[in-house]
This record gives sequence, C-alpha cells and structure tokens, in this order.
Amino acid sequence: MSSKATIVDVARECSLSQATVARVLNGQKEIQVKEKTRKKVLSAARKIGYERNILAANFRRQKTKSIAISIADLTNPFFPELIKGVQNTIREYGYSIVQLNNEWNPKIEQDNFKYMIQSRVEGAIISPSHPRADLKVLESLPIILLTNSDKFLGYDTIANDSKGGMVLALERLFEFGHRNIALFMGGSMMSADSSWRLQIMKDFCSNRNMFFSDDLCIKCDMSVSSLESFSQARTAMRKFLSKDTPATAIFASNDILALAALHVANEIGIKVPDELSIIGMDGILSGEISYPTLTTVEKNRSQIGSLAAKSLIEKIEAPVEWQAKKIILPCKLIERGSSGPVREKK
Amino acid sequence: MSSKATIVDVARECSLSQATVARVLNGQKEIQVKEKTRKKVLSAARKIGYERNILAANFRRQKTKSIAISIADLTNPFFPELIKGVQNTIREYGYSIVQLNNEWNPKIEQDNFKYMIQSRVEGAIISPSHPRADLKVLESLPIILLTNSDKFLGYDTIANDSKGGMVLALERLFEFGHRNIALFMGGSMMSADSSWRLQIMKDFCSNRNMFFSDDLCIKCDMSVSSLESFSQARTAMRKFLSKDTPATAIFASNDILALAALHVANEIGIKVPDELSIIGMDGILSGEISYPTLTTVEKNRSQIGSLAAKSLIEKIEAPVEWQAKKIILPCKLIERGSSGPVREKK
DNA sequence: CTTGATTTTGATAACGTTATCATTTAATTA
DNA sequence: TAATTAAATGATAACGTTATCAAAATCAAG
Repeated sequence: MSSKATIVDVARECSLSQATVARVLNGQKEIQVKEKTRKKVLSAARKIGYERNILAANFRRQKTKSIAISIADLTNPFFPELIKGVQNTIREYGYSIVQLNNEWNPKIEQDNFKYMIQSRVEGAIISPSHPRADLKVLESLPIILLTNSDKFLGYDTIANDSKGGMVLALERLFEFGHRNIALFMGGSMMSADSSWRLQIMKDFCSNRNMFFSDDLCIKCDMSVSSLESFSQARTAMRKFLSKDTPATAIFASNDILALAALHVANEIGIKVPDELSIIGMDGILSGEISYPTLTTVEKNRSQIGSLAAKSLIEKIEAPVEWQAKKIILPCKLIERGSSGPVREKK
Repeated sequence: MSSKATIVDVARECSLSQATVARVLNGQKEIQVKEKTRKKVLSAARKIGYERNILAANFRRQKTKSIAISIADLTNPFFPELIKGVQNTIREYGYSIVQLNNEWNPKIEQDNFKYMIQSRVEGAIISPSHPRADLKVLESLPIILLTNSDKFLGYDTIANDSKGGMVLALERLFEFGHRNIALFMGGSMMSADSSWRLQIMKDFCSNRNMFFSDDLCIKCDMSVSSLESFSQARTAMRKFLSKDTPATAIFASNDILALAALHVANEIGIKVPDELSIIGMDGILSGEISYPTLTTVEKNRSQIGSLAAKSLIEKIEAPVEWQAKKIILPCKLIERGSSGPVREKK
C-alpha cells in the first residue's frame, strides 16, 4: 500500500530509461519526446498505477510552489472570503496554499512562522495577530502583511482605508441631517490601537461645529469570539440608551457592534432607521440578512486577498530588488436599511 | 538566499558527523546523545542559521504527517467551524492540514483528490460535493466522509442526525400548540435529495392527526452563495404569505431560509414569535444575532470536525483491518427568541 | 552514402534528510 | 587492569524525482 509505483517501475515496464519516462510524465511542456514513446510510457504508467510523488519532485527541485497564509481565526467572518480571494488568484499561477491559524496566540503564530520556513513555502500572506507581532523569523521570506498599522515599516502591506471609510459613513450621516452621532468602538488587546477612531470623530465634529463628547462614545471589549463580543456589545448599548442620549445615529467600528446596537434598538422598540440610524463596518453576511439590513462600510475582503496574492507572487518571482509597497484600498459605503434621514423626535 | 544551511554544514561547523547532528536536531526523544555534544551541535546550528528542511525529512521518511480536508466552499458558514474542530484535534497528534476547496465543482474536486494522492497526505476528511461524487481515485487512502447520504456504502461517514433534529423541532412546535406547521425547504442540485424532509413532515402530521398539504410547503432554490439563497428565499416567503396561510409556525431546513422568513415577517409586521414561530436548522452565527434570535436545530460542526479527525487518525494508525463505521450525531434544539406558544389569532 | 546538424533518448549525479549498520568511546564488572 | 557491556558517535545507503550532460538515433543536405 505504502509502496507506490515509481518512475523506475514505469521505466522497467516499458523498457525505456527513467529519464524519458520522467520527461513524459512530469516534464513541463511537450518537449523532446516522440509520440510513439510518449504513448508507450503513458500506457505503462496507467497499467501499473503510477502516481507522481510531488513530495520527491518538490524536494529535488527545491521548490514547493506553495505559499502560506497566516490568520488568527478561520471562524472570524472576515477571513474565509479573504482566503477565497487568495485561492482564486494563485490557482492561475499554479501555487497551492498552506493555511495556518493562530487563535490570536502569538506563540502559535511564531510556531506557524517557523513551520513556514521549515516547510519551504515560497512566500506568505500574513495577518499579524497584533501590532507588534515579531516577524524576524521570516526575514528571508517574501511576505505581504494584511494591516494598515504603521508599526510595520519597510514591509509590503495591503489593507482597506478604514479611516477614509469611517469618514465616508460620517459624511453620509451628516448629509442625512444627523448632528449627534455616537461612536461605538470595540477595544481589544489584539486589534490595532483604535485611538485614531476617536481622533477622526473629534476632527470630523469640530470641522462641522458638531457636538461631541465622551457621552457619545460607547466602548466595549471585543473578545475573540464574535458571539461573545455581540453579547458584550448589547450590554454596552443598553447602558448607553438607558441614559437618554441625544444621539440620532450611531457609527460602529465593526458590524458585530452595529448589529448589537440594532438588536437592542429592536428590543426596546426604537425604530431603525426612523428614530436611529446605524452604520457598521466590514460587510459581513449577518448584516445583509438582519432586519433591517445593515448599512455598512464594506471592506472588500476577496479583493484584498486577490491583490495580496498577486503582489506576493510578483514579489516571489521578482528578479532581485524589490521596492516595498503599501497598498491602501478604498472602502465602499453600502447603503441598506439601517440608515436614513434624521426625523424630528416626538 | 535559496541555499539554506543543511545538516552537513552544521556537522562541518562543529566537527561531528551528520548522523549525530541529525540526532540532536531532528531526532525524536532525547535518546543517545551526550549533553556536551548536544550543546555543541545546537550552538553551531544557531550560528549558521540552520532550519530543518521538512520537505526532505518527509520525503526520506515517506510520511507527511498531514491530512487533507476537502470541502465545497470556505465562505459557506458551515465549514470554518468544522475545520477548526479538525485543526484543534489533529494538532495534538502532530498532523498538519491541507485544506482544499472545490467550489461545488466536481471537476475541481477530482483534481483535488488527485493532488491529495500525489502529495502523499496520509488521510482525508471529505465533504462530497454531491451524492454521487466519485471516490475511486482515493481507494488506497483512509478517508472519512461528512455526509448522511446512504449512497456511500462501505465508507466511514459522520454526520448529524438531520432527520431526528427535524422531528425535535416539530415536536417542540407541537408542544407549543402549533397545529399548522409549514415546511420551508431549499432544494438544490448539489445538496442531497431532500424528499425525506417532506416524508418526515407527512408522517409527523398524520401520526398526530395534523393537517398538512402542499400549500404548507414552501420551496425555493438554494444557490451556491448564501446571500443569493437568502434573496430567493425572501421572495418565496413573500409569495407564501400573500395567500393567507393558516400556518402558525414554520420549520425551515436551514438557517438561511429561516432568517429569510424572519426577515419578511419583520418587514410585513408579523410578530415573531407571537403570531408566527420560526425554527431553523444549522446554528449559524447570523441566527444568534438576528432579531429576534433564531430558534434552531443545531449541528455541532466543531464536534463533527473533531470526531472526524479522531476517527481518521485512528483509521490511519490502525494496524490492518478496519471496520467502516457510520457515526450519526444527535442534533440539539437551541431555543431562542423566534419560537413560542401559539396564540389565538385576532 | 557521408557529413553535419538536430532531435530524441540514456546514464548518472544531485537534493537533505533518516535509518541501518559498524565503530569508537565510556561505563561496569570481575 | 582486562574483559565485558552499554552508550555514544560515525559511515553510508537509501527515498523518487529533476537536471545535466553524453550518447544514440534521426534528419537534411551535399
């Protein structure tokens, strides 16, 4: 069972040299082999059930034609589409994917990095588990980072323009006449520092003579699991609504938070969007099937994956010098049911 | 760059034989090597930056310590958790995962099967793209199928007891006093034949002298994308409600359908669960954050993944004979906000 | 036919590990 | 200390493919 037929067996079977057999079975293009012998080899191979040993081939060739993709958690709705984007793109180039999760655990992440090196992948797409992730081990490996943190100087990065996306949402709410917009943020040890969100909010408001205070800022811890975060966010939202806020709109820094806000609003009987507009960020499936459907600032994950893959392959196959690029993709505001013009209250 | 240090380089560096170096660096357990030489080797290895070449090791050992997992589509909410279950389990055994998607395309699926064989994975967990998927290529490979279709005789399979789960939901609705229950089904070319659902429904109703007719059966095509299915399901639901049904409850064969029903109900102003109870099946995230939250028959995907992994490894490491097992896991009824006692209408 | 060019095939050495011995060194006992 | 046993190290052959070069076969042209 374990002893599969090899190229030598095929050669013996059809009384040809293993070199010619190799040329027929594994050789690239159809170069330098007579049609007659080709057929002879193929039928012999079929007869004894030869299956190419990619392991041996990769080893000899010192190339794996594979890339790694390191993420935190596959069950986070953000990643599967991203991976799909990567897969679809690299398939064309003949590369295969090694997918590694680290469960937000820097130690596992390091182990994964080591594994990449040792298994000789030719490049990697990495979503760092935290802003200070240690990439030393990967020095000699072409990598693309999925982040917009400015901590990673000198690396190729690709990410959505979250800041621009946030402004997009705020502007739309402003157009709708909202002058008291709350900011719903999920802080967390692993996600990048999010003080910039508060800053953008403040700038936005002061530029437009809008009121903003800490009372319009809802904070809640994001946990590793989406569901837990949702529950914590609901609690935060209830607390926020309990103290009679002037807010007519909420911008949430991700869809889970936004959906939590929406849920509580539904629960309490606040009409969305008539009495309260809610805009989220990310564009997860749940937001497309909630009631009402969630207006959100979409990050095109499939596109990011695809672009990252292209960049990586370009980098892998680049001759010598490579100029690190930072790609920032614009977000897109997807207007759905949870946002609308402000209505005079009561 | 591409020329990394090898075990021979390390041996030269510390003037020892490559055999001893190998024993220190890659050998299992801490057998047969003096502490002094161990240190000598390790420091030499560190000095010249030796990284084990797993490729070469696997090749020589003729073992990859890896398994494949073949699914249709990573963005289908069903799979990520399943994969996570597999990953968590096999990590303990030191295996790694090769994850392959086929986009519901039997041709890609076949290619993936071939790839498994050629890359010498030691086993595979396979969710067949359709009930007649061709597994011939995998003859000599230990595999576990994720299906409850009875088309796969002689194979190890593991799946949830969908039939039992459906009865669970129907019984609960019956307890709640519902006597007119609609069945919301998503037919599709790739999912297994679902005529059994109708059969169970009919049996259930006739056993309890309950009314059932085709008018209480909502059908809609399930497409590859969850979102598309959702949209089609909404249309079907609207049509269903337009002709004034006696139904006080709906059982949907998956959560996407159930959420579509819920969405339409919210839209039209039908109070859930007061005027209409809805129960879905699967237990996807979106059902936990909808309003109201969705009562559902949960399939524990992580558990399935974990069990499949255990079974597979057991099978891989089994001495010789292996008795094919069919594991059927019970579903669990998760009662949330979308179901409740029937209320006298108007 | 010969000659030379061209195409097709063959022989063989890697690739970097692990596994199997044989050999040396150290430890134990008489 | 010599003899015996155990522990530690060394030498070397695989694993199955690809790559390189050499050899043979075929073809083209004189």
